[in-house]
Order: sequence, then structure tokens, then C-alpha cells
Amino acid sequence: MATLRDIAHAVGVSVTTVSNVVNGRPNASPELRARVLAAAEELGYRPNRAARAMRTGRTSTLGLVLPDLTNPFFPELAQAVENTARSAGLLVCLIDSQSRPEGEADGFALLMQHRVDGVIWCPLGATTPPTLKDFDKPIVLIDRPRAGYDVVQSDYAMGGRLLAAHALATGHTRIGLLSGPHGVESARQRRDGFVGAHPDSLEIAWEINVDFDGTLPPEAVTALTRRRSATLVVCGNDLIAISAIRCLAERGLRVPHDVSVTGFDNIRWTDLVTPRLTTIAQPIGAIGAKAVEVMLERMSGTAHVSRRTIFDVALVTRDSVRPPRRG
Amino acid sequence: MATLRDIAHAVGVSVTTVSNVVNGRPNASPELRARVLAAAEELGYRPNRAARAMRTGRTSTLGLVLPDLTNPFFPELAQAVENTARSAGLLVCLIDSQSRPEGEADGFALLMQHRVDGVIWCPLGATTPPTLKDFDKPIVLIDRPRAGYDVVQSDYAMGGRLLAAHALATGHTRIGLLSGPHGVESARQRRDGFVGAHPDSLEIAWEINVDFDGTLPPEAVTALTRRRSATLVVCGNDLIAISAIRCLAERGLRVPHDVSVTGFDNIRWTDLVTPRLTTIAQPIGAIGAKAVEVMLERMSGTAHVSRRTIFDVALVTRDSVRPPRRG
DNA sequence: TATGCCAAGTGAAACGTTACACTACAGAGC
DNA sequence: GCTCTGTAGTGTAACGTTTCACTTGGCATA
Repeated sequence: MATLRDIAHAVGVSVTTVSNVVNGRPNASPELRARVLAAAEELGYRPNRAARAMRTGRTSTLGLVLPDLTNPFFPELAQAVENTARSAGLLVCLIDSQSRPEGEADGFALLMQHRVDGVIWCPLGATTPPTLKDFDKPIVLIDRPRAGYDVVQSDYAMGGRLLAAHALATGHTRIGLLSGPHGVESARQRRDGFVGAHPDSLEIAWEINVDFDGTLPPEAVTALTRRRSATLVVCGNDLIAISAIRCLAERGLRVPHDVSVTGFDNIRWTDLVTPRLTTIAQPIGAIGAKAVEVMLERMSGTAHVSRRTIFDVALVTRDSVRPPRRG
Repeated sequence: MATLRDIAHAVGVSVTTVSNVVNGRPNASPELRARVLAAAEELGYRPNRAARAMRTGRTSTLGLVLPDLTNPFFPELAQAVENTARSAGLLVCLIDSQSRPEGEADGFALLMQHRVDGVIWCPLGATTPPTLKDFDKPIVLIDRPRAGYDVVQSDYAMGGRLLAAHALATGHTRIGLLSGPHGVESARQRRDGFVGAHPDSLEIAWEINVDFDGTLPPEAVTALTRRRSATLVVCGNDLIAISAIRCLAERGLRVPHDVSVTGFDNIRWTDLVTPRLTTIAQPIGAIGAKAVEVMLERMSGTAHVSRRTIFDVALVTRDSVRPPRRG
């Protein structure tokens, strides 16, 4: 693989000058510049980022630490992060902790050894990996705020309120809640946004906490199938909603004919399942892109206080909600 | 950030010795070894991989180049690759080309600059990015074989045969084919496996090539809704199958009552959509892990001829196929 | 006693790049 | 003719690691 020195030798000029030329710095006549670039092209020169990193202390590399790529929120996020980062010349190094704290810790340790310039992190829970203690590069959080960190997330409470308004508008007043897991901030915000919006008009018939991956515990199944207990089931995310719909269908209850259901996230599949799901869309791609932007600002040293970016969400009405039958 | 020299200075010993100790090489008395390790711990030493890379020429880094993370095949693959690589001490650098050849080319260029030790690549199509010309590190292909490369994939032809057998067993003989994209090897293998299995018993009523992301062109919609043209629609993957089911439902045709449908891949959602999809399961996680293993063998220099690893697949029968109605 | 060998450790060079201080020369201004 | 300034370019020292050839002393063997 050709180095600066090879080019310098070929053109008969100093290494410094070649470095200047290939990095677009001044101090070279146009004619010489052309010769150097020609030689670089000829020899197939690719700058060695590792060497550059050692000299400059910056690797042009970003860590992306996620809990679980098989949750469909994250691939879309990862795609946006990777593409935005790449167009800024940064390579994204992926860590998927498989929802295991040790995975998170190992991943951070590896990223630190590689001296990534920053980490975009969707934390697993409230704990901080011990390996992270003396990490002195910027960190941007996704979705889960913490004191002292930049964070980028959606306005989940707003999503809850939009759903509440939609429930009222379509005539539902007895609500079942399949909320996300207890203790997860984003689940809490969704739930509280809904419940707090119209406390006098909406009656919460029952509420059950469910994992975001959509597996329904027996009590959820019982609640779902108790006829008349609720006319609308508001779910913590789309996976839960899809599971609920299937659970209902298996027991002879049709959505939205017998019961209405809403999701949250607007993952791709909401548009492909039957019935198509009414849900809350959050701009996942924009969140990923923004996280990278915030990171770039941090990296460029324009340091402010930690900043919180919150994106609006939107109601997407499809086929899984219709006015309740009289009875 | 502490360096080998800092430790050497603290312990009063040479840099070489510290390097030997932290890398577990011999040539140090147990007692000295202990002192060095204590100092390393004390100072929070993390080896600088960039510096090591420059000296050794190896970065302990792997590229993973994918067409589209929002296709649910890939997150599962990426997760397996990342976890297997990490447990071998390798960091995975992600490129998502968003199905654009330029993205693939840019990604490879970036990976080359970073001198990754190898690339695991699921090629977009038949073309090779120009930037890849003088890449001299090992490449392991996923899913799409090419002459001269290692490849890890499923036995797609076997999947096709299993589907054909299932079609016969459930009494279907007039088949519609929504095959994957033209020119994509894995799509061709699935299709050929099916078509070649029982050429005398199964009649291909129509065949249309469709993108793997499941968007249906108008002619596909026409074919699907032409009543009686086929009793079973065999789709190139699950996304196509799910789209087909919804397309049918929107036009008043119910699956499996009016038409049966099969998918391919057994992505997670096949179990959540209505009806649950009969499909072919491939061991995605095992494929990802194996790809890393093959890569490690290549990297360790035990070079053989290019090798092809093929995993068995299995039929998963669910609700989207039932015997055809008489008529 | 001389010889060789081993364990324990050292010093310096190199990997490819960038940053810094420097030189050489041409032209402008007085 | 002299200094001043700017342009075009050079040489060298790092960055943190590994590798290689080397030293030193002790101990076993002939």
C-alpha cells in the first residue's frame, strides 16, 4: 500500500509537501499540486487513518452502542447514524450488547482501546458500565436522558397526549393499557402523557406492564379477552400492539371491529400487518442524524452545557381504531 | 491517557518489558510482572490500538457491509457478527449502503482507509465497487456467492425444494411466483430449487420478479388478484409475502381461505402477522457467526482455496397455507 | 575451568502521518 | 543596494507501539 513517502519519492518532493497537497492545505504551486495528485492516483494512495490517528489523537471514528438490533427501532436508527456519520467522514463502530450489561461494558472497553472520538449510546438501563469511568470523549444519549449528558429523543408525552385526543375523538372512553416495561423512562413518558391528558374523560379499565419485545404474560391475555372491559387497547409500542392483535384474533375477537388497538413507534411493519396499525410516528432517522450532529458539535469543541433535543411526534391513523360499538 | 512509557517510568523498567508483560509474553519474573500490572491498573492503562496497528499492520477491526439494515434479515445477522467478532477481540465497523452502489463504494473506501483486517460483505448486486479493486484483505461473502471468494449462506435450493414438497402435500398445483430481484443469486437459487423440484406436478401459472423490500409493482398486483390463476403464491422472501397478503386483503381475497402464500427467511414478524406465515427458516445467527469464523481462519493465514459454507434450512408451517378450494 | 545455554531484561529502530520551525527565492518599497 | 514580505517548499521530531538484536548474570554440563 502506497505511503506519502512513496509519492514524495516518485514526484521528487518532500513528504511534507505531499501531505499538504493531499490534505488540501496551501503551500504548493498548482502545477506541483497536479503532479502530486496524479502520482497519488497512480499509486493508489489511501491515507492511513491509523497513522494519522496516532499523530493527531483523533481517529475519525464513532462508537454506536445499542441494546438490541432485533428491536426494529434500532436498525433504522443505526442506518441513519451510520449514513450521517459517513457523510461527515466518520466510521461507525457498532456494539450490540444483546441487552446484557456485561456486553455494554465489554463494548465500551473495546471502543476505548480503539480511541473512538465519541460514542452515541442508548443505555440499557440506569447503570453505567464500570469501564466507562475514565472515558473522556463526548457521549450523546439516545432516548434515555441522564444528568450531564447530551440527549436526543422524541416527545413521548406528546405522543401519549395525541393518542388520548384520538381516543376521545373516536368515541372511546374505557381504555386498556399495555404499557412498556416498568422502570424504562421512555415507556413511562408515553404512559403518563396518555393518562394525564384527559383524566376526567378517559377511564383506565386496566393496566399491565409488558416487555417491549411484545411477549404477553398470561394476565395480559386475560385482560385483553375480557369482553367489554375496554373498547380501546393502548399499547406501549408497535410490537406489543401487534402481539395483542394476534392474541385477540386467536380468540375470535377482531380488530378494529370488536376492539380497537393503538401502537407506538410506527415501525415499518405497522403498515404491513392486518389491520394496519394506528400508531405514533417518531422521526427515527432524524433522531439518528441529529445525534451525529450534536456529536460533531461536541467534537469540534464548541462546548456548551449539556443539551436536550426533543422531536415532535405525529399520530398516524390507519385501520386499527374505529368508534366502539354501542352496548 | 497512560502509555507504556508512563508505566515503565513508574515501575522503573524498560518500555519493552512493560509491553511484554501487558501482552502476556514471557521474559519477566513473576514478581516484576505483578508490579507492572499493578501500575497499569493504577494508571488506567488502555492499549492504544491505533499505535499497535501502525506497528503491526493489523487493526483488530472488521468491516461489515450491508445493503439495508431495515430489511429484518440484516439486524439479526449484524448482531451475530458483532457479538462473535467482539468475543474474538475484533471491533465491527458498520456500513449500510442503503441499497445504493455509491454507498457501497464510499463505505469500502472508508474501510480501506481505516485498514480494517477484513470485510464481511453482503453484496448489493453483481457489480464490484471500483474502490475495492486493490483491497488486499480477506473478504467473506454472505448469501451471494462469487468466484474466488469465501461465502457463507443457506441452502436456498433446499428451501425451494421443501416448499415445493409442501405445496404438493397440501394439494396445490397451480403456482404463482413472486420471486426476488432478477440477478440476485440467492433469489435465483430459491426460485430454481422450487421450480426444479417437481417440474411435472407443479405448474407455474405466472412469475414476477420483485424487490426484496416487498414493494409490489402493478403487474404483481394484477397477477395476484386474477382469480383462479394460482392457488398458492410462493414469495421470494417474507417481506414480499407480507406485502402480498395485504395486497390480497385490500382486494377482498383472504389468506389462506382464498389463496395460500409462503414466505422465505422466517424473520421475526412472520409469527406476528395475520395470518402467521408459513416460510423457510434459515439460521441467520449461525450464518453470521460462521462468517466471522471463516474470516478468522483467513486472517490467521491458513489459506486454502475459497470455501463455501452452506447451512440447512427448514420448513416452518404456520397458517398461511391450506389446501385449495375445489373449483 | 571453560563452554554453552537460559531467563530476564534493555535500547533503538521502525510503522505513516502531521506540526513546527526553518530555508530559498522573488518582487516591492525606500 | 538594502530590508521587508510573501510564496513555495524542506527537514525533523514526535505520536505509542512492537520487533529485533543485544546484554547480563547465573547455573548446568563437559
